[in-house]
Amino acid sequence: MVRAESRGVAGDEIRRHNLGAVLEHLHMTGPASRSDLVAATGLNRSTIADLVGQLTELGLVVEGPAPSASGPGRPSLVVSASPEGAAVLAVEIDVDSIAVATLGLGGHVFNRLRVDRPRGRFSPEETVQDVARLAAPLLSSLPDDRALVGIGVGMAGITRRPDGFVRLAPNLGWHDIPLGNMLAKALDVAVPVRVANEADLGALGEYRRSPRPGVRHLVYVSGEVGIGAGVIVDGAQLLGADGYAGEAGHTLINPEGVRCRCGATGCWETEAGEAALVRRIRSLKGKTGTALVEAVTARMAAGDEETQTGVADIGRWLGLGIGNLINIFNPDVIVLGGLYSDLYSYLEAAVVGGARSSALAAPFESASIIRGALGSDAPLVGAAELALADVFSDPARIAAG
Amino acid sequence: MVRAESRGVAGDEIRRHNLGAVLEHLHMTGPASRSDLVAATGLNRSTIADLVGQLTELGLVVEGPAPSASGPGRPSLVVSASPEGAAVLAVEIDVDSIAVATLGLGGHVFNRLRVDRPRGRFSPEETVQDVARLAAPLLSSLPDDRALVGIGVGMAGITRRPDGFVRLAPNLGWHDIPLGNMLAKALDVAVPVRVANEADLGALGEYRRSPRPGVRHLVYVSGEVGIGAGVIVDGAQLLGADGYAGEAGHTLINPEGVRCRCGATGCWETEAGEAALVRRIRSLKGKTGTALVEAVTARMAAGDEETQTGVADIGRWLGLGIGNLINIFNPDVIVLGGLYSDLYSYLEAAVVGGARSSALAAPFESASIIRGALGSDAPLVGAAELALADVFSDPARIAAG
DNA sequence: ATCATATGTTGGAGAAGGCAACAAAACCCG
DNA sequence: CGGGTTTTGTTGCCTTCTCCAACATATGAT
Repeated sequence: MVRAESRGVAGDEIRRHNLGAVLEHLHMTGPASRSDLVAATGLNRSTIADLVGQLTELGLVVEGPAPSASGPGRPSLVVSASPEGAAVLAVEIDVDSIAVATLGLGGHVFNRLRVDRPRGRFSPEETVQDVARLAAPLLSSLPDDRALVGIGVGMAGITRRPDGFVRLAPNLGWHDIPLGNMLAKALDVAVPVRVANEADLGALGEYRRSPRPGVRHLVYVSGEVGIGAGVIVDGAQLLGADGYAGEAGHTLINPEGVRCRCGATGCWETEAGEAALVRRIRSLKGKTGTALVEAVTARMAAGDEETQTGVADIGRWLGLGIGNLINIFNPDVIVLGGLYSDLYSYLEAAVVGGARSSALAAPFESASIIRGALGSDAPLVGAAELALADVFSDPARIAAG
Repeated sequence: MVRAESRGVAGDEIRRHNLGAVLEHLHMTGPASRSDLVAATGLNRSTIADLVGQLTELGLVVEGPAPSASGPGRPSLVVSASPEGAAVLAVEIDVDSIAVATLGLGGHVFNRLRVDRPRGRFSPEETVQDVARLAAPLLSSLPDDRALVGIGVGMAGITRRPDGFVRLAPNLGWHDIPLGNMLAKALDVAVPVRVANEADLGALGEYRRSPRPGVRHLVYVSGEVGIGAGVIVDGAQLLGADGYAGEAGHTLINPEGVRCRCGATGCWETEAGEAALVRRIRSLKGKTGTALVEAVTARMAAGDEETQTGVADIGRWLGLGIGNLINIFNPDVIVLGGLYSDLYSYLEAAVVGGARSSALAAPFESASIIRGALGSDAPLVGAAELALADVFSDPARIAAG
């Protein structure tokens, strides 16, 4: 309600919108018959026929006969998003790994590659070269060169979306890097390069590519080096005035806590982040990332007591912070990703308990706390969605361009 | 970006939207020439003429000659929202007062009435009767009976918007009250009654009826009995899955803190709310609301030391929590209302200091922390906006109905 | 095989905004 | 004081998009 857009809308925008709505529906919920589309959009049969016709001409969808007839009446043609119609390159630049993937409409994954890197300081130039080397074979093996419509990049840091500028990536030691431009140059492509925060993309991925009917409000909480949060409010990403929204990892939760690398004291991530886990379980000292997860899993399986109490402790703090997010956002679902996804089975009880104790009853009951369905791929999938967004906002322009 | 609406849009919706956009623009930013409207909406001159013509016929706007010519060229007619075209009744049910007002398009206040009530337990029935008694003369003195298009009600509590149902109003001892229906019956009117949370309406009022160009993200923090927050994200209210969003007063900020009436320990409002102030300054014991504000003001003026440190302490906690909200929402502006508005001059330094210490530098710099421009009227103004929203979503239907 | 049912197809109608040409109302300047 | 310039209101026509109704088509049921 209460729109503050005073922008007017003309006739051609409505066509763009409807074209995009049909394509997006197919992309998000999978193949659908024309009748389904009529029901989902509320548009007329003739209009759907026209829209689907145009999308077919653009090569973005394909029509086929219904797989199996179900009831009386003429069977409706089934429309599917065509992965070859629009493909994107998704890139994830992480503290200890780099991943690239090519994906098409409908979520089809053409190819994927992830390489680990030691957790160190890589320069932006090195990193861009690495990405280019990894991505080159994936791009050249795309079914059709014309198909590439955009590049999405996720990274742990503060980014400016419009021009793909990295303001600050503390774990890589980067600041003020024109990453978008650098990547476009290194990859030698003319498509737009979108750069966004990793947790935001994790939220986007989990929201748009996991079938959770009725969910419109989602909070994604990811444990990496720190804690990142991405928020979907009524189906749209929460970005804030400058795209810095979602820095829940640096909210104060314990004034008696330890000093955070951000300079403050008692931030959520100092109590529930990776460092807190290592701090509490002395035998984990020095371990990070995958090695940390493996070590914890092994010690939990062995019934190590210090690990059990440490994990429960982290879980409780994590849950307390999640309760805060539940009070603030009243989401349908809280999705745990990254470290918390890997250790979910050990954390679950403590997290739910912590959330229950800090959240109010009403919003707590509306929110389910779950492990991410995409696992560690969520940010990569989200990066693809980010790049595909242009297609849905104007299918005709992209496919023609 | 990334819309998840798969709804189609037909031709008549675009007219509704444009009609509403023009009217809303006039309502929010005041009278504008036709040329201004062309620039603001991006629509064609002929279209604006047509739209303004229809709005004039509906009685929602009036056209007049330009007040004074400014440059060369034919002067453009000035269009203004007509307060008599659509009026609403705004109601605020507070812990220690009840307010009613009639307002028209453009924000014009026809009449206003506020009566204090002792802070006690009033039954819903009594309260509805009181509201009806207060509102009756205001309604009957409206310029035209047809003009009343809706009723907006704000109250401290958890409400369900669609049907004006009050789930829980702890400070009044209410739960599960069909307030919307009761008011409609008592007032004997056929217009819709919208009920919403007071802090949400404060945010709405401050956002929509204060000229702050460029602001699209606003957080309203109001100190009443507890702390309520209302959030505007990209121009729209943050409601969450069930309308419970914004319960920032019950986020955990100090695990070593005192027990909150919500059952948890260390909630923000236990550290920075009215009760915390009284707890810290013993001489204030028993005082609440206006009396409390007056007492604090008097003691501050007298240079009372306990009061000074107490107020600074509250201000710091308030600021720490505001820093959290800045990290989470990256808003353009944080607006303080209620108690915090009244005591703003004493709180400001501590609040800004606290916020700076808990917020990250980047979002902190984007956010200005200010006192509400509407003072204690913000929720009432917001209630009017809530009731008026129907007009903007379909001007023709309302004015015709 | 025929009927009922649901869907695709086609042509025309209606609504909305854009466009271009013209008329009108101001200012500017000699 | 009058013509030129500039900006805006007005009017009629055009394009685009969706909707509607009638008809054709493809399946299941009897």
